[in-house]
Amino acid sequence: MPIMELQSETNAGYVPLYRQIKRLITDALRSGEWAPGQSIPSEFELAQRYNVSQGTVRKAISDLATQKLVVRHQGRGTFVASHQIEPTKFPFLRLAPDVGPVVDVNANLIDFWRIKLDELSASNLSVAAGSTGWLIRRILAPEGVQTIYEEIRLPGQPFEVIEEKMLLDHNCMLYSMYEAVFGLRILYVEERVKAVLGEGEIVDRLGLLDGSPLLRVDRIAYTYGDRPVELRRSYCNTSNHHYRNQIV
Amino acid sequence: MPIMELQSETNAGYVPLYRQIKRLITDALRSGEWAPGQSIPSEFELAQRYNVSQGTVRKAISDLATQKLVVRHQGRGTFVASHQIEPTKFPFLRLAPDVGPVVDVNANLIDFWRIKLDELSASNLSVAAGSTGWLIRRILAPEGVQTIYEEIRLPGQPFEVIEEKMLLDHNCMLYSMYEAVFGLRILYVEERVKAVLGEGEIVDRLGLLDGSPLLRVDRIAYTYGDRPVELRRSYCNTSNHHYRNQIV
DNA sequence: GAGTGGTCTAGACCACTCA
DNA sequence: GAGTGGTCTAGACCACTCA
Repeated sequence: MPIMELQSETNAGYVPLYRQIKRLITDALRSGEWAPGQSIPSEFELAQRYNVSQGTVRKAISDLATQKLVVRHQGRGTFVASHQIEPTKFPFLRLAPDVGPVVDVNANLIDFWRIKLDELSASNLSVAAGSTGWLIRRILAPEGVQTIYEEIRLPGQPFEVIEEKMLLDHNCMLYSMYEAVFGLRILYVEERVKAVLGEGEIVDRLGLLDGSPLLRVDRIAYTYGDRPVELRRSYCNTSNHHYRNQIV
Repeated sequence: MPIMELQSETNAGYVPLYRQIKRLITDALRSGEWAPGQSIPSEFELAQRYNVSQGTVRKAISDLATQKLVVRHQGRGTFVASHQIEPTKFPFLRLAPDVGPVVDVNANLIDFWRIKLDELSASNLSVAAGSTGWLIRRILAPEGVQTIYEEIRLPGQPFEVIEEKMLLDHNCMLYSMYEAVFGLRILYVEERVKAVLGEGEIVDRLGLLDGSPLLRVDRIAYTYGDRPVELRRSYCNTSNHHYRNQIV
Protein backbone atom coordinates (compact mmCIF):
# COMPACT_ATOMS: atom_id res chain seq x y z
CA MET A 1 0.00 0.00 0.00
CA PRO A 2 1.76 3.17 -1.12
CA ILE A 3 1.49 6.02 1.30
CA MET A 4 3.68 8.69 -0.20
CA GLU A 5 1.59 11.14 -2.18
CA LEU A 6 3.09 11.96 -5.55
CA GLN A 7 5.30 14.91 -4.95
CA SER A 8 4.21 17.95 -6.93
CA GLU A 9 6.59 19.73 -9.28
CA THR A 10 7.30 22.40 -6.71
CA ASN A 11 8.22 21.48 -3.14
CA ALA A 12 5.23 23.25 -1.71
CA GLY A 13 3.29 20.08 -0.95
CA TYR A 14 6.23 18.10 0.36
CA VAL A 15 5.42 16.22 3.54
CA PRO A 16 8.03 13.87 4.99
CA LEU A 17 7.05 10.22 5.19
CA TYR A 18 7.34 10.10 8.96
CA ARG A 19 4.85 12.95 9.25
CA GLN A 20 2.38 11.09 7.08
CA ILE A 21 2.84 8.02 9.30
CA LYS A 22 2.44 10.18 12.36
CA ARG A 23 -0.86 11.43 10.99
CA LEU A 24 -2.06 7.89 10.27
CA ILE A 25 -1.20 6.73 13.78
CA THR A 26 -2.84 9.81 15.30
CA ASP A 27 -5.99 9.12 13.28
CA ALA A 28 -6.00 5.55 14.57
CA LEU A 29 -5.60 6.82 18.14
CA ARG A 30 -8.37 9.35 17.71
CA SER A 31 -10.72 6.75 16.24
CA GLY A 32 -10.13 4.54 19.24
CA GLU A 33 -8.57 1.72 17.23
CA TRP A 34 -6.32 1.14 20.23
CA ALA A 35 -7.78 1.86 23.67
CA PRO A 36 -6.12 4.12 26.27
CA GLY A 37 -3.72 2.10 28.38
CA GLN A 38 -3.46 -0.65 25.76
CA SER A 39 -0.38 -1.31 23.65
CA ILE A 40 -0.21 -0.35 20.01
CA PRO A 41 1.44 -2.65 17.42
CA SER A 42 5.21 -2.93 17.55
CA GLU A 43 7.38 -0.68 15.40
CA PHE A 44 8.08 -3.66 13.16
CA GLU A 45 4.39 -4.42 12.62
CA LEU A 46 3.55 -0.79 11.92
CA ALA A 47 6.46 -0.59 9.48
CA GLN A 48 4.98 -3.54 7.58
CA ARG A 49 1.48 -2.11 7.70
CA TYR A 50 2.51 1.25 6.32
CA ASN A 51 5.19 -0.17 4.05
CA VAL A 52 8.03 1.92 5.40
CA SER A 53 11.18 1.18 7.34
CA GLN A 54 11.17 0.67 11.07
CA GLY A 55 13.25 3.82 11.45
CA THR A 56 10.54 5.95 9.89
CA VAL A 57 7.86 4.50 12.17
CA ARG A 58 10.24 5.05 15.04
CA LYS A 59 10.62 8.73 14.27
CA ALA A 60 6.84 9.13 14.02
CA ILE A 61 6.28 7.39 17.36
CA SER A 62 9.06 9.41 19.00
CA ASP A 63 7.18 12.58 18.10
CA LEU A 64 3.95 11.15 19.46
CA ALA A 65 5.72 10.17 22.66
CA THR A 66 7.04 13.74 23.00
CA GLN A 67 3.47 15.00 22.65
CA LYS A 68 2.49 12.42 25.29
CA LEU A 69 -0.07 10.76 23.03
CA VAL A 70 1.74 7.47 23.63
CA VAL A 71 4.19 6.17 26.22
CA ARG A 72 7.08 3.92 25.32
CA HIS A 73 8.53 1.24 27.59
CA GLN A 74 11.71 -0.47 26.50
CA GLY A 75 11.18 -4.21 26.24
CA ARG A 76 7.41 -3.97 26.82
CA GLY A 77 5.99 -1.95 23.97
CA THR A 78 4.32 1.36 23.18
CA PHE A 79 1.07 2.23 24.96
CA VAL A 80 -1.74 4.66 24.36
CA ALA A 81 -1.45 7.35 27.03
CA SER A 82 -4.27 7.34 29.58
CA HIS A 83 -5.36 9.44 32.52
CA GLN A 84 -6.69 6.25 34.09
CA ILE A 85 -3.22 4.82 34.64
CA GLU A 86 -1.24 8.03 34.83
CA PRO A 87 1.32 7.82 37.61
CA THR A 88 0.50 11.37 38.66
CA LYS A 89 -3.13 11.73 39.58
CA PHE A 90 -3.44 15.38 38.62
CA PRO A 91 -1.02 15.72 35.70
CA PHE A 92 -2.09 19.28 34.84
CA LEU A 93 -2.35 20.62 38.40
CA ARG A 94 0.33 23.24 38.85
CA LEU A 95 -0.51 24.26 42.39
CA ALA A 96 2.09 22.93 44.80
CA PRO A 97 2.65 23.39 48.53
CA ASP A 98 5.32 25.97 49.42
CA VAL A 99 7.12 23.45 51.59
CA GLY A 100 7.22 19.71 51.38
CA PRO A 101 6.46 17.36 48.55
CA VAL A 102 3.35 17.37 46.37
CA VAL A 103 0.80 15.29 48.22
CA ASP A 104 -2.48 13.65 47.44
CA VAL A 105 -5.43 15.88 46.67
CA ASN A 106 -8.95 15.45 48.00
CA ALA A 107 -11.79 16.52 45.73
CA ASN A 108 -15.17 17.41 47.25
CA LEU A 109 -18.10 17.81 44.91
CA ILE A 110 -20.33 20.80 45.72
CA ASP A 111 -23.00 20.38 43.06
CA PHE A 112 -23.62 20.14 39.32
CA TRP A 113 -26.44 20.98 36.97
CA ARG A 114 -27.43 21.61 33.42
CA ILE A 115 -26.91 25.16 32.22
CA LYS A 116 -27.24 27.25 29.12
CA LEU A 117 -23.73 28.22 28.14
CA ASP A 118 -23.16 31.96 28.15
CA GLU A 119 -21.76 33.61 25.05
CA LEU A 120 -18.12 33.66 26.14
CA SER A 121 -18.12 30.07 27.37
CA ALA A 122 -19.83 28.88 24.20
CA SER A 123 -17.31 30.76 22.12
CA ASN A 124 -14.40 29.27 24.04
CA LEU A 125 -15.90 25.81 23.56
CA SER A 126 -16.62 26.42 19.87
CA VAL A 127 -20.32 25.68 20.27
CA ALA A 128 -23.42 27.77 19.59
CA ALA A 129 -24.17 30.47 22.14
CA GLY A 130 -27.08 29.48 24.38
CA SER A 131 -26.62 25.76 23.76
CA THR A 132 -26.97 23.42 26.70
CA GLY A 133 -24.08 22.24 28.81
CA TRP A 134 -23.02 21.43 32.35
CA LEU A 135 -21.66 23.29 35.33
CA ILE A 136 -19.78 21.33 38.00
CA ARG A 137 -18.58 22.97 41.19
CA ARG A 138 -16.17 21.47 43.67
CA ILE A 139 -13.44 22.10 46.20
CA LEU A 140 -9.94 20.68 45.99
CA ALA A 141 -8.20 20.05 49.27
CA PRO A 142 -4.52 19.13 49.16
CA GLU A 143 -3.50 17.72 52.53
CA GLY A 144 -7.14 18.03 53.54
CA VAL A 145 -6.99 21.82 53.52
CA GLN A 146 -9.62 23.38 51.27
CA THR A 147 -7.48 25.46 48.93
CA ILE A 148 -9.11 25.56 45.50
CA TYR A 149 -12.67 26.43 44.51
CA GLU A 150 -13.42 25.22 41.00
CA GLU A 151 -16.15 25.75 38.40
CA ILE A 152 -16.11 23.42 35.41
CA ARG A 153 -18.17 24.04 32.27
CA LEU A 154 -18.78 21.28 29.75
CA PRO A 155 -20.49 21.31 26.34
CA GLY A 156 -23.59 19.18 25.69
CA GLN A 157 -21.55 17.09 23.30
CA PRO A 158 -20.16 14.57 24.09
CA PHE A 159 -21.35 15.15 27.67
CA GLU A 160 -25.00 14.27 27.08
CA VAL A 161 -25.63 12.81 30.50
CA ILE A 162 -23.70 13.34 33.70
CA GLU A 163 -24.60 11.56 36.91
CA GLU A 164 -23.27 11.95 40.41
CA LYS A 165 -22.10 8.35 40.34
CA MET A 166 -19.79 9.10 37.41
CA LEU A 167 -18.17 11.93 39.32
CA LEU A 168 -17.77 10.02 42.56
CA ASP A 169 -16.71 6.70 41.03
CA HIS A 170 -13.58 8.33 39.70
CA ASN A 171 -12.92 10.14 42.96
CA CYS A 172 -13.49 13.43 41.17
CA MET A 173 -10.59 12.75 38.82
CA LEU A 174 -12.47 14.18 35.91
CA TYR A 175 -10.06 13.52 33.07
CA SER A 176 -10.01 9.86 34.00
CA MET A 177 -13.83 9.91 34.00
CA TYR A 178 -14.05 11.65 30.61
CA GLU A 179 -11.91 8.86 29.19
CA ALA A 180 -13.73 5.97 30.79
CA VAL A 181 -17.30 7.23 30.30
CA PHE A 182 -17.15 9.41 27.20
CA GLY A 183 -14.08 8.09 25.38
CA LEU A 184 -12.70 11.60 25.49
CA ARG A 185 -9.04 12.10 26.17
CA ILE A 186 -7.68 15.47 27.32
CA LEU A 187 -4.34 16.02 25.60
CA TYR A 188 -3.25 19.44 26.81
CA VAL A 189 -4.56 22.52 28.56
CA GLU A 190 -4.01 26.25 28.26
CA GLU A 191 -4.19 28.42 31.34
CA ARG A 192 -4.49 32.15 32.03
CA VAL A 193 -3.62 33.23 35.54
CA LYS A 194 -4.66 36.44 37.28
CA ALA A 195 -4.66 37.84 40.81
CA VAL A 196 -8.13 38.81 42.06
CA LEU A 197 -9.88 39.74 45.30
CA GLY A 198 -12.01 36.93 46.68
CA GLU A 199 -15.60 37.55 47.73
CA GLY A 200 -18.89 35.88 48.63
CA GLU A 201 -19.34 32.14 48.48
CA ILE A 202 -15.84 31.53 47.16
CA VAL A 203 -14.00 32.94 50.17
CA ASP A 204 -16.60 31.38 52.48
CA ARG A 205 -15.91 27.94 51.13
CA LEU A 206 -12.16 28.49 51.38
CA GLY A 207 -12.44 29.77 54.95
CA LEU A 208 -11.11 33.21 54.03
CA LEU A 209 -12.23 36.79 54.54
CA ASP A 210 -13.74 39.00 51.88
CA GLY A 211 -10.99 40.78 49.95
CA SER A 212 -8.43 38.01 50.34
CA PRO A 213 -6.13 37.77 47.34
CA LEU A 214 -6.78 34.68 45.20
CA LEU A 215 -5.10 33.21 42.16
CA ARG A 216 -7.69 32.84 39.42
CA VAL A 217 -6.77 30.21 36.84
CA ASP A 218 -8.84 30.01 33.65
CA ARG A 219 -8.24 26.78 31.81
CA ILE A 220 -9.28 25.49 28.41
CA ALA A 221 -8.71 21.75 27.97
CA TYR A 222 -8.24 20.28 24.50
CA THR A 223 -8.65 16.86 22.92
CA TYR A 224 -7.56 15.59 19.50
CA GLY A 225 -7.58 18.12 16.69
CA ASP A 226 -7.09 21.03 19.13
CA ARG A 227 -10.77 20.81 19.99
CA PRO A 228 -11.69 22.59 23.27
CA VAL A 229 -13.94 20.37 25.41
CA GLU A 230 -13.76 21.75 28.93
CA LEU A 231 -13.60 25.16 30.59
CA ARG A 232 -12.42 25.44 34.14
CA ARG A 233 -12.11 28.43 36.45
CA SER A 234 -10.17 27.84 39.65
CA TYR A 235 -9.74 30.20 42.59
CA CYS A 236 -6.69 29.24 44.61
CA ASN A 237 -5.67 30.34 48.07
CA THR A 238 -1.93 30.85 47.66
CA SER A 239 -1.14 31.51 51.32
CA ASN A 240 0.67 28.21 51.58
CA HIS A 241 0.71 27.11 47.96
CA HIS A 242 2.04 28.47 44.69
CA TYR A 243 1.58 27.96 40.96
CA ARG A 244 4.80 26.44 39.68
CA ASN A 245 6.23 26.69 36.21
CA GLN A 246 9.43 26.01 34.33
CA ILE A 247 10.23 27.89 31.14
CA VAL A 248 12.94 26.79 28.73
CA MET B 1 40.19 9.01 19.63
CA PRO B 2 38.06 6.41 21.40
CA ILE B 3 35.18 7.86 23.39
CA MET B 4 33.29 4.86 24.56
CA GLU B 5 34.30 3.93 28.05
CA LEU B 6 34.89 0.24 28.51
CA GLN B 7 31.56 -1.15 29.45
CA SER B 8 31.59 -2.74 32.87
CA GLU B 9 30.52 -6.33 33.44
CA THR B 10 27.10 -5.23 34.64
CA ASN B 11 25.06 -2.71 32.68
CA ALA B 12 25.06 -0.23 35.52
CA GLY B 13 27.57 2.12 33.94
CA TYR B 14 26.18 1.93 30.43
CA VAL B 15 25.91 5.33 28.78
CA PRO B 16 24.85 5.51 25.13
CA LEU B 17 27.38 6.99 22.73
CA TYR B 18 25.12 9.87 21.74
CA ARG B 19 24.83 10.92 25.38
CA GLN B 20 28.59 10.97 25.71
CA ILE B 21 28.79 13.12 22.58
CA LYS B 22 26.07 15.35 23.95
CA ARG B 23 28.11 15.87 27.08
CA LEU B 24 31.23 16.71 25.08
CA ILE B 25 29.36 19.27 22.98
CA THR B 26 27.71 20.77 26.09
CA ASP B 27 31.13 21.08 27.71
CA ALA B 28 32.42 22.88 24.63
CA LEU B 29 29.43 25.22 24.73
CA ARG B 30 29.88 25.91 28.40
CA SER B 31 33.60 26.62 27.98
CA GLY B 32 32.78 29.14 25.29
CA GLU B 33 34.61 27.26 22.54
CA TRP B 34 31.85 28.49 20.21
CA ALA B 35 30.37 31.91 20.96
CA PRO B 36 26.62 32.55 21.31
CA GLY B 37 25.12 33.29 17.92
CA GLN B 38 28.02 31.65 16.09
CA SER B 39 27.78 28.37 14.21
CA ILE B 40 29.23 25.17 15.57
CA PRO B 41 31.03 22.65 13.31
CA SER B 42 28.87 20.66 10.91
CA GLU B 43 27.53 17.26 11.87
CA PHE B 44 30.06 15.69 9.54
CA GLU B 45 33.00 17.53 11.13
CA LEU B 46 31.86 16.67 14.64
CA ALA B 47 31.40 13.05 13.64
CA GLN B 48 35.01 12.99 12.48
CA ARG B 49 36.26 14.76 15.58
CA TYR B 50 34.51 12.37 17.95
CA ASN B 51 35.01 9.34 15.72
CA VAL B 52 31.36 8.36 15.54
CA SER B 53 28.80 8.29 12.75
CA GLN B 54 26.96 11.38 11.62
CA GLY B 55 23.72 9.85 12.88
CA THR B 56 25.03 9.67 16.42
CA VAL B 57 26.15 13.30 16.38
CA ARG B 58 22.79 14.15 14.87
CA LYS B 59 20.92 12.54 17.75
CA ALA B 60 23.08 14.40 20.28
CA ILE B 61 22.49 17.75 18.56
CA SER B 62 18.75 17.06 18.27
CA ASP B 63 18.60 16.73 22.03
CA LEU B 64 20.55 19.96 22.49
CA ALA B 65 18.20 21.72 20.07
CA THR B 66 15.22 20.49 22.09
CA GLN B 67 16.84 21.96 25.21
CA LYS B 68 17.36 25.16 23.19
CA LEU B 69 21.10 25.16 23.78
CA VAL B 70 21.57 25.31 20.01
CA VAL B 71 19.37 26.26 17.07
CA ARG B 72 19.43 24.37 13.79
CA HIS B 73 18.79 25.92 10.38
CA GLN B 74 18.50 23.62 7.42
CA GLY B 75 21.05 24.53 4.77
CA ARG B 76 22.84 27.04 7.02
CA GLY B 77 24.16 25.16 10.00
CA THR B 78 23.75 24.77 13.73
CA PHE B 79 24.17 27.85 15.93
CA VAL B 80 24.79 28.45 19.61
CA ALA B 81 21.57 29.85 21.05
CA SER B 82 21.80 33.48 22.14
CA HIS B 83 19.56 35.99 23.88
CA GLN B 84 21.27 38.67 21.79
CA ILE B 85 19.71 37.46 18.56
CA GLU B 86 16.59 35.83 19.94
CA PRO B 87 13.61 36.65 17.78
CA THR B 88 11.46 37.19 20.85
CA LYS B 89 12.89 39.90 23.04
CA PHE B 90 11.58 38.52 26.30
CA PRO B 91 11.61 34.75 25.77
CA PHE B 92 10.73 33.94 29.39
CA LEU B 93 8.10 36.65 29.92
CA ARG B 94 4.75 34.94 30.39
CA LEU B 95 2.64 38.02 30.99
CA ALA B 96 0.47 38.74 27.97
CA PRO B 97 -2.24 41.31 27.27
CA ASP B 98 -5.80 39.97 27.64
CA VAL B 99 -6.68 41.20 24.18
CA GLY B 100 -4.51 41.78 21.18
CA PRO B 101 -1.10 40.45 20.29
CA VAL B 102 1.97 40.49 22.50
CA VAL B 103 3.60 43.83 21.92
CA ASP B 104 6.94 45.40 22.64
CA VAL B 105 7.85 45.96 26.27
CA ASN B 106 9.44 49.11 27.68
CA ALA B 107 11.81 48.67 30.60
CA ASN B 108 12.45 51.62 32.92
CA LEU B 109 15.31 51.34 35.38
CA ILE B 110 14.48 52.62 38.87
CA ASP B 111 17.82 52.11 40.57
CA PHE B 112 20.46 49.53 41.44
CA TRP B 113 23.02 49.08 44.17
CA ARG B 114 25.29 46.69 45.96
CA ILE B 115 23.65 44.70 48.73
CA LYS B 116 24.42 42.00 51.21
CA LEU B 117 22.34 39.02 50.17
CA ASP B 118 19.88 37.92 52.83
CA GLU B 119 19.90 34.32 53.97
CA LEU B 120 17.09 33.10 51.72
CA SER B 121 18.41 34.82 48.61
CA ALA B 122 21.90 33.53 49.24
CA SER B 123 20.54 30.06 49.73
CA ASN B 124 18.55 30.22 46.50
CA LEU B 125 21.68 31.41 44.69
CA SER B 126 23.87 28.75 46.32
CA VAL B 127 26.25 31.34 47.76
CA ALA B 128 27.31 32.13 51.34
CA ALA B 129 24.76 34.04 53.42
CA GLY B 130 25.77 37.66 53.83
CA SER B 131 27.95 37.69 50.73
CA THR B 132 27.82 40.71 48.46
CA GLY B 133 25.56 40.97 45.46
CA TRP B 134 23.37 43.38 43.53
CA LEU B 135 19.80 44.58 43.64
CA ILE B 136 18.26 46.06 40.49
CA ARG B 137 14.79 47.58 40.49
CA ARG B 138 12.79 48.49 37.43
CA ILE B 139 9.37 48.83 35.88
CA LEU B 140 8.23 46.97 32.79
CA ALA B 141 5.65 48.75 30.67
CA PRO B 142 4.07 46.78 27.85
CA GLU B 143 2.36 49.19 25.48
CA GLY B 144 3.74 52.00 27.60
CA VAL B 145 1.52 51.07 30.56
CA GLN B 146 3.48 50.43 33.75
CA THR B 147 2.38 46.91 34.63
CA ILE B 148 5.25 45.09 36.32
CA TYR B 149 7.44 46.14 39.24
CA GLU B 150 10.58 44.02 39.38
CA GLU B 151 13.38 43.38 41.87
CA ILE B 152 16.38 41.46 40.57
CA ARG B 153 19.04 40.03 42.85
CA LEU B 154 22.41 38.92 41.49
CA PRO B 155 25.36 37.19 43.18
CA GLY B 156 28.77 38.87 43.37
CA GLN B 157 30.09 36.24 41.00
CA PRO B 158 30.24 36.61 38.03
CA PHE B 159 28.59 40.01 38.49
CA GLU B 160 31.60 41.80 39.98
CA VAL B 161 30.85 45.18 38.51
CA ILE B 162 27.55 46.53 37.20
CA GLU B 163 27.28 49.97 35.65
CA GLU B 164 24.27 51.92 34.52
CA LYS B 165 25.66 51.94 30.99
CA MET B 166 25.52 48.15 30.86
CA LEU B 167 21.87 48.16 31.81
CA LEU B 168 20.87 50.93 29.42
CA ASP B 169 22.99 49.80 26.47
CA HIS B 170 20.96 46.62 26.27
CA ASN B 171 17.67 48.45 26.68
CA CYS B 172 17.20 46.64 29.98
CA MET B 173 17.18 43.27 28.24
CA LEU B 174 19.17 41.72 31.03
CA TYR B 175 19.74 38.23 29.68
CA SER B 176 21.23 39.72 26.56
CA MET B 177 23.45 41.87 28.76
CA TYR B 178 24.56 38.92 30.95
CA GLU B 179 25.67 37.17 27.79
CA ALA B 180 27.48 40.09 26.20
CA VAL B 181 29.16 41.45 29.33
CA PHE B 182 29.61 38.44 31.60
CA GLY B 183 29.58 35.54 29.15
CA LEU B 184 26.73 34.10 31.17
CA ARG B 185 23.87 32.47 29.32
CA ILE B 186 20.50 31.90 31.02
CA LEU B 187 19.19 28.51 29.89
CA TYR B 188 15.91 28.16 31.77
CA VAL B 189 13.94 29.66 34.63
CA GLU B 190 11.69 28.32 37.36
CA GLU B 191 8.80 30.42 38.58
CA ARG B 192 6.47 30.37 41.58
CA VAL B 193 3.32 32.45 41.26
CA LYS B 194 1.14 33.74 44.07
CA ALA B 195 -1.67 36.27 44.49
CA VAL B 196 -0.88 39.03 47.00
CA LEU B 197 -2.21 42.40 48.09
CA GLY B 198 -0.13 45.30 46.80
CA GLU B 199 1.04 48.04 49.13
CA GLY B 200 3.41 50.98 49.51
CA GLU B 201 5.90 51.89 46.82
CA ILE B 202 4.91 48.99 44.60
CA VAL B 203 1.30 50.04 44.07
CA ASP B 204 2.41 53.69 43.86
CA ARG B 205 4.72 52.94 40.98
CA LEU B 206 2.04 50.90 39.23
CA GLY B 207 -0.55 53.63 39.71
CA LEU B 208 -2.77 51.44 41.88
CA LEU B 209 -4.42 51.71 45.26
CA ASP B 210 -3.28 50.00 48.43
CA GLY B 211 -4.81 46.54 48.64
CA SER B 212 -4.98 45.95 44.90
CA PRO B 213 -4.47 42.31 44.00
CA LEU B 214 -1.12 41.62 42.32
CA LEU B 215 0.43 38.54 40.80
CA ARG B 216 3.76 37.91 42.51
CA VAL B 217 6.17 35.89 40.40
CA ASP B 218 9.34 34.57 42.03
CA ARG B 219 11.85 33.43 39.47
CA ILE B 220 15.14 31.59 39.71
CA ALA B 221 17.19 31.70 36.50
CA TYR B 222 19.72 28.97 35.73
CA THR B 223 22.80 28.66 33.56
CA TYR B 224 24.84 25.58 32.60
CA GLY B 225 25.01 22.83 35.17
CA ASP B 226 21.69 23.90 36.73
CA ARG B 227 23.50 26.72 38.49
CA PRO B 228 21.17 29.48 39.79
CA VAL B 229 22.53 32.91 38.88
CA GLU B 230 19.63 35.33 39.17
CA LEU B 231 16.66 35.85 41.49
CA ARG B 232 13.77 37.95 40.34
CA ARG B 233 10.57 38.98 42.10
CA SER B 234 7.93 40.56 39.89
CA TYR B 235 4.66 42.16 40.96
CA CYS B 236 2.22 42.23 38.05
CA ASN B 237 -0.97 44.20 37.66
CA THR B 238 -3.25 41.65 36.02
CA SER B 239 -6.19 43.97 35.37
CA ASN B 240 -5.54 43.85 31.65
CA HIS B 241 -2.87 41.17 31.47
CA HIS B 242 -2.55 37.52 32.44
CA TYR B 243 0.12 34.92 33.02
CA ARG B 244 -0.20 32.39 30.22
CA ASN B 245 0.80 28.75 30.30
CA GLN B 246 0.36 25.60 28.29
CA ILE B 247 0.63 22.21 29.96
CA VAL B 248 1.03 18.98 28.02
C1' DG C 1 14.54 -17.47 24.44
C1' DA C 2 11.44 -14.50 22.03
C1' DG C 3 9.88 -9.98 21.50
C1' DT C 4 10.03 -5.22 22.56
C1' DG C 5 12.04 -0.58 22.20
C1' DG C 6 17.01 1.78 22.07
C1' DT C 7 21.39 2.62 19.83
C1' DC C 8 24.61 2.85 16.08
C1' DT C 9 26.32 2.54 11.45
C1' DA C 10 26.94 3.53 6.39
C1' DG C 11 25.07 5.18 2.69
C1' DA C 12 21.69 7.37 -0.28
C1' DC C 13 19.04 11.18 -1.54
C1' DC C 14 16.27 15.52 -0.52
C1' DA C 15 15.40 20.54 0.84
C1' DC C 16 17.48 24.57 1.72
C1' DT C 17 21.05 28.36 1.75
C1' DC C 18 24.55 30.97 -0.10
C1' DA C 19 28.05 32.41 -3.18
C1' DG D 1 27.54 23.92 -7.34
C1' DA D 2 29.12 23.14 -2.75
C1' DG D 3 27.80 22.64 1.87
C1' DT D 4 24.44 22.40 5.37
C1' DG D 5 20.80 20.03 8.00
C1' DG D 6 16.60 16.62 7.09
C1' DT D 7 14.77 12.18 5.70
C1' DC D 8 14.86 7.31 4.74
C1' DT D 9 16.66 2.73 4.45
C1' DA D 10 18.60 -1.88 5.84
C1' DG D 11 20.90 -4.10 8.95
C1' DA D 12 23.38 -5.04 13.22
C1' DC D 13 23.53 -5.34 18.00
C1' DC D 14 22.15 -3.88 22.86
C1' DA D 15 19.06 -3.33 27.09
C1' DC D 16 15.04 -4.67 28.96
C1' DT D 17 10.74 -7.44 29.94
C1' DC D 18 8.23 -11.43 30.38
C1' DA D 19 7.05 -16.18 30.14
